[in-house]
Amino acid sequence: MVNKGTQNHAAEVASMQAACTHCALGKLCFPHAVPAAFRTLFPIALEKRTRLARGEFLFHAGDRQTGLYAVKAGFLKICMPLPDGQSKIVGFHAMGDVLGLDGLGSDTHTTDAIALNGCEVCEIPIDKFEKLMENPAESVHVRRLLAHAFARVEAQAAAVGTLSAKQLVATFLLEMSGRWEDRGYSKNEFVLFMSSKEIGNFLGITFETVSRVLSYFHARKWISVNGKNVLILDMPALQMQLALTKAAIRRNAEV
Amino acid sequence: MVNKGTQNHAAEVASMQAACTHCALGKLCFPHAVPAAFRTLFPIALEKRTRLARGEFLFHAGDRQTGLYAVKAGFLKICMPLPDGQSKIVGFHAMGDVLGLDGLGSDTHTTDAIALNGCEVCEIPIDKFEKLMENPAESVHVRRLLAHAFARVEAQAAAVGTLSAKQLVATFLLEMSGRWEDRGYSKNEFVLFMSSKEIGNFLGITFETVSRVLSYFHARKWISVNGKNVLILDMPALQMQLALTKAAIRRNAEV
DNA sequence: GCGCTCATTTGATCTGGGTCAAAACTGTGC
DNA sequence: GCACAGTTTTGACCCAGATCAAATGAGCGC
Repeated sequence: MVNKGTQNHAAEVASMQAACTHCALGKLCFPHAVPAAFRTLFPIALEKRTRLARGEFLFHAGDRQTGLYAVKAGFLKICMPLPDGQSKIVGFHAMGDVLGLDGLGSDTHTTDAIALNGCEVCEIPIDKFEKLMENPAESVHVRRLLAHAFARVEAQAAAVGTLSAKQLVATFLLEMSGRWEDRGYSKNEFVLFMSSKEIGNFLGITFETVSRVLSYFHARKWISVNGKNVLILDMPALQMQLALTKAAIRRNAEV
Repeated sequence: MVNKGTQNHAAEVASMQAACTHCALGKLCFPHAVPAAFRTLFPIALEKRTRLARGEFLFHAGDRQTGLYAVKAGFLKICMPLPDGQSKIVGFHAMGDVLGLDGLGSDTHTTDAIALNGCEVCEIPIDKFEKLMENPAESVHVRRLLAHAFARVEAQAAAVGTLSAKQLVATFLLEMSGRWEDRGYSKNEFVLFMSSKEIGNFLGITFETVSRVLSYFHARKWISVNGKNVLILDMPALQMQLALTKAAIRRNAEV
């Protein structure tokens, strides 16, 4: 049984490897945690592609997990439902990111994943994924991927509730800049693919405050905003904003 | 080589299983994610015990990861260093919790773990852990553990920066209550093993505000506070506090 | 182009919770 | 017991950012 499965799997990988080699994603697939080796997952993923229109759900919180997803093109937001029926955005994802890890704990998604624009997503069916995980080398990579996601969210949790509005927006811009850079684009000029409301929701501030802070940065010529296009003119100035922690925490930190 | 390793491992497990069977932790070990099966890790862990005094570090952010840890007794806080040299508490841990998962992504801890009182911790050396992970059944459990930790922190991140001070403190009390209940103690009467400063730091508010909110709850007879001893008198009233999300997010949610 | 809807900007005001200060309480060592 | 250091509570005041409102602009169907 294992033999048969493994052989089939090997054949699949072999037959699809080529497709991924030519994929525009190239080495961008899962770039953060696992540069190359993890890409063996990808041929499996290619087997099932999904296209989503703006506003469509890739999965809902509470859905049984049917797979893991890799973003091929477009942008998605991840939303956590709150007790009162509203929801909070806990992350944005773009090309090369892996989605659906939250479901691995309980086989059920704890968040919604919603397309911000037309996007294309590769799915790794969960049974294929689990079979792949029988290979220790692969499972190490997924473990790393999870641990990275964990560390990233932990850092995000530390930032929100610690930083002032200016610092939050500056952090956000720098984070976006870094992501574009990772993907081989300019770190100084990029498009914010989400609305001010969504940024505010994500950062825990109102969209008016987001707008005000952007205007403030603009007035100082640290950035230039034109619609959703952002041009970073003075990266160091933005980084400087992060130097001082909100006093509330500073005072509590003397523990 | 693998055979020898596996045999040794099997022998170790067998010889130490008894010790864990009689351990006071019993089925509390890793209770949330993986009730029983994960406990095979524990015999390994028993091999190395560490005792920490109040204020001692179990590990520092930046340390190379040498193992995973299970809390046997006592309480620890997990702190994330911030750019300005201060640090933010991102979690509290007690008996039965697993620590050090943050290091699995990059082999380096991203947080400090500091004892809040005298505590005892079992260590699973990383090489033993990795050997154990060659067993797919075990690696599934660790994957679940990680995914749970991820989902928990994601939920925490959503709460901070979304809720008002009263809601944050109410959430915190309910969370603590739930934890004690999980461990077989009363959910209505427990000891807060951390200071107000630490609670404030964790929730992103000042310790004065923590104190004021506790007084507010006390005045309404929802809780009774006596030093660090908390008695919950009206659980539903506290839960009611969570019904309405902070307006800032409510307004941004209409996306 | 025009009209519509929705997003963004900017201004004016309000308030939760941060800040500063002082008093009361707690624990610990001697 | 008393002295001392740390923690918690309470009060008075202030400010960053929320709220409310109104104007402007951008995108899109027709």
